[in-house]
Amino acid sequence: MPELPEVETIRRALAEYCLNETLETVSVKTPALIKNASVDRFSNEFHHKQLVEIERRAKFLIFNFENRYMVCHLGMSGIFLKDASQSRFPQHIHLIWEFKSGKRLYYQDVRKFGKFWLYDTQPDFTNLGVEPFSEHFTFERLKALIQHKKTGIKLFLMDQSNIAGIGNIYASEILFRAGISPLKKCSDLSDREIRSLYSAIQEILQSAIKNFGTTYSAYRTVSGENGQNQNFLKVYQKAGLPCHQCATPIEKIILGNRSTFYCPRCQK
DNA sequence: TCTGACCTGCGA
DNA sequence: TCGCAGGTCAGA
Repeated sequence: MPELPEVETIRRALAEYCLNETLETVSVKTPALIKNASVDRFSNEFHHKQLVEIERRAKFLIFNFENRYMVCHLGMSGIFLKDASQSRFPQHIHLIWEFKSGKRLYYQDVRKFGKFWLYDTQPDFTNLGVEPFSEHFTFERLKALIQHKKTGIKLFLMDQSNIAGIGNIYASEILFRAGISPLKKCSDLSDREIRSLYSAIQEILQSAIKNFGTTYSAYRTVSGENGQNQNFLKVYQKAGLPCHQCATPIEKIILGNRSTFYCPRCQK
C-alpha cells in the first residue's frame, strides 16, 4: 500500500488524534506482526506511557512513548482507524490501542504484510537512502547516486536504499512528470534529465501529500475516508487511455515484477 | 539482478 | 478460477 505520501498523511492525522495521549493498553490480536519482541513484552513496554512524538522515516512510522519506540511499517494494506465500527474487514483488525482518555486506535491489515518493532532507543534506519524532503536531498546528491548505476531508472527510484519512500505508483508518476522512460538506464541520464527528475520527485510527492494520498484499494485516511490523489494521476493504471499531453495511448509494461505505466511519446 | 514467497480480496 | 494488487526480503 502506502508510499511516503500515504504514510505522511497518516502520521499527520495520528498526531492530531492522539499525540500526548497516554496509552492504557495495547491489545495484539495477531502476534506474527510483532517482529522483535514477545506480545507480552510489546504490550507491557508501552503500558501507561505517553505518546510524545510521531515521526516518519521513509515508509516507517515511529511512535515515541517516553523513549520506548514503536516502529510500524504498513506493508501493502495496513491502515490505522480511529473508529472500526464502519470497517469492511473487522476480522483483519490486528492491534487495538486504548488510551486513558477513552480514545481508541485500530490497526487493520487485510494482507498482513505490515510489521511492528519495539526499540529501547531511537532506531537509526542505516539501510535507508536519503529522505526526499530533507536538506540532504540535493541535485548533486541525486546525480552522485544515479550517474554510475547501470540499473534502470524506475528500479532505482523504488530501491529504498537510494531514495527512501517512493513506491510503484509514484515511481511511474515521477518519471512521467520528468519525461523520462522507465526503461532508461541511470547512467544514460543527462544532467538536464536528472534535474527534471529531482524536481519531479519533490513535486509529485508533495502534491500527493496535499491530496491526502492515493486510494486504490486498501488505503484510507485515519478517519476512514479515501485519499484524493487518484484523481490526479497521469499514467498509473491508465493503460490504453490517451496521454493527457499528447493523446498517445499509455502503455503498461512489467519491470521488476511490478506494473509500470508510461507514455512512449512523452517519455524518452 | 531476478524470482518467488508472504496473505487476502476483488474483478475479469 | 485465475491473475493482479500500492512492499519487502531471502535465496538462487
